[in-house]
Amino acid sequence: MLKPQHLLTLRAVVRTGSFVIAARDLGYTASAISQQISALEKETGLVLFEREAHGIRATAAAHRLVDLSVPVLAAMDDLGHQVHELATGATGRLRLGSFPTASVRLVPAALSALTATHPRAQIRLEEGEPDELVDALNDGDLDVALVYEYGLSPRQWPDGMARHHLVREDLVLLRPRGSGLSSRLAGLSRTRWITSSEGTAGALSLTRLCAAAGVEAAVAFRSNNYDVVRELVSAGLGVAIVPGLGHSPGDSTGDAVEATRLAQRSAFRRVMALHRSENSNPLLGTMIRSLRSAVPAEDPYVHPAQDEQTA
Amino acid sequence: MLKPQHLLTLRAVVRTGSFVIAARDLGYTASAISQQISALEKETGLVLFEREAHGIRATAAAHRLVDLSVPVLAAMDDLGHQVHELATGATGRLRLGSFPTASVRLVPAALSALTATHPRAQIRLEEGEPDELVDALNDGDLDVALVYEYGLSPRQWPDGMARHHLVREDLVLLRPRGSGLSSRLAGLSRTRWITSSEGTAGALSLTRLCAAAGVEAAVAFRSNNYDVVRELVSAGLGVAIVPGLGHSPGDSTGDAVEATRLAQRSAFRRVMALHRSENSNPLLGTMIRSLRSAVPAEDPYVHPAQDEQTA
DNA sequence: CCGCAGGGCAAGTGATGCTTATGCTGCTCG
DNA sequence: CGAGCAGCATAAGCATCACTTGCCCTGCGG
Repeated sequence: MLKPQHLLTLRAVVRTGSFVIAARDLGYTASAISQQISALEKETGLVLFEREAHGIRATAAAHRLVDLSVPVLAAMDDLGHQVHELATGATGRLRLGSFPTASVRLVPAALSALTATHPRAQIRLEEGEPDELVDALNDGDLDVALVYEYGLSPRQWPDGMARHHLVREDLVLLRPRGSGLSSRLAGLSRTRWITSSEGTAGALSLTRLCAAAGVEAAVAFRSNNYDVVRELVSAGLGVAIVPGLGHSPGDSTGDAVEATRLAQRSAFRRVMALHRSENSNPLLGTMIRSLRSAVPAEDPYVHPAQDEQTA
Repeated sequence: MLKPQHLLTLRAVVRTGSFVIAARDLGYTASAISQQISALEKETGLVLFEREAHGIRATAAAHRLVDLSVPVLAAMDDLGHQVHELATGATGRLRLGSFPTASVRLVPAALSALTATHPRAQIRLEEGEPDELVDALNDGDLDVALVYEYGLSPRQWPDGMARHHLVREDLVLLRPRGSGLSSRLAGLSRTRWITSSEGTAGALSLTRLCAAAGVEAAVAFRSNNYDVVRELVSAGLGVAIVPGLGHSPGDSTGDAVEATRLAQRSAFRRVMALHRSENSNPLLGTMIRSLRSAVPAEDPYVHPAQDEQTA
């Protein structure tokens, strides 16, 4: 197998016309050059230089070989660059899964942060609920997934998954402004509730919260889209409990909705990035950092997580 | 510097999905594969395989790297083939110089022999007299030259030249058939002579031969083209002395010209191939062999040289 | 004629890269 | 459920490689 280094050396020698100069250029000793060229001659079966008393003369075969080497060396060089880009994540692909709220509240800012430093990275976004996303992770269909976990219905994540906590959100009670409804759960026994689909962790949390407060939540409307939920609340159709990212200051419904943080200790939701711990995609770290940087800092109901990581 | 062998190994591992199988395919031990892959991972900074309990799983980066390697490996392979062709002379260039008679009598057959075995070789033919050809050899403008030397005017060839004797030609006296002229030089004192240009070795040889025979050669016509000389003889315009290759049986003038071998010991001409002894063009040997094979075997005045070589 | 520049060659040495041997893990089959 | 085993990692040993140092040879040029 012809060694690329020998081709580089040959090129230098042919260009400079001297072993000594080529050696200086390449940081070798003249003897090393001599031996490399000898090896190359032996390996190719070509006589590359005519040795003369004072110096050498490149053979036609040497010039020919230099020319023939150009594509090889170019390809090698190109490969080197592309590998470096791959290794640093400058190029490369990452498949991100996210649940809807995060897609809206976190992902856009994260992606713009990421593309600022990795403009040629290819990010593919897939939306789904945590269960689906975890399956996709396990199947290797996703590199990283944004998932959540309610304090009141903690989840068990599969083995081999690394977790990166991003946000701890307070759960917030939303009431139509001026409705006169209580801000405490115990006083909301006769109210209509709006929550997410049956069986979701959000709906389950509502049930448990109300049960703990001694009331039963009468669910009138269900939607997994917190924008819809807020609109329903602002239209006076009921009250709701949403996590912090589901109701941020500056929301269009801000004026018509009254928000109150729930005081209960476990009234929170955590958002975390999940990925298989064996996954070594070089963009992983960058993506998680970008997601961290995308967490709103000024939101009273949203608390960026410390740089904790659990495997 | 990324080693091509590692890329080949990577490809084998990715294709087979196993270190063990790849090792068997490549004739290595599984451990060697493991170490090669480790080295490659270290060098590229990429994680190429996820190690699992039973086997490995190729990372996206591994597949990517295999794809990126394709041009490099293809270029290497191509280079290998081209180098082999260069080394065996299958391709490659050779510049041959020749004097006119040899161009006609030797070169065509030699070239057809050579192209039979080296169909893609590029041969360039340059015509000239020995002095010009030797200069061209020295300047590196020719790889090999066909030159001649008369027994009566031996030449001194420059240092550093390798000689390959090809032919020893008898010198032949040509008379018009039925002219009644003597076949011995001593009896040709009043005849008109036809010979080559003044100062050429051929003309000089004639002078010396005649001087030795005690006659003076009256030169009436000069031509360096033996075809022309023979035509002049056959037209009855004089007699001539030509080397064997200048008058072969089957020549169109055969019937009208009477040929007699000169008996003098030094009445011969030698044709030899000359090249700089440092010249390592792989086609050199082939060309000289081809020239040898091109020497007419049945010609009574032409004697193939033994495989002698003098440096 | 001697100094010197350029290259070849030999010996020494550290790095490389293979092998053999052993360890580790988790699957598979009795 | 446990033993065997398949597959890879790692350690140790060893041969080879490849570079350096040091010396030689050659031919030019003062």
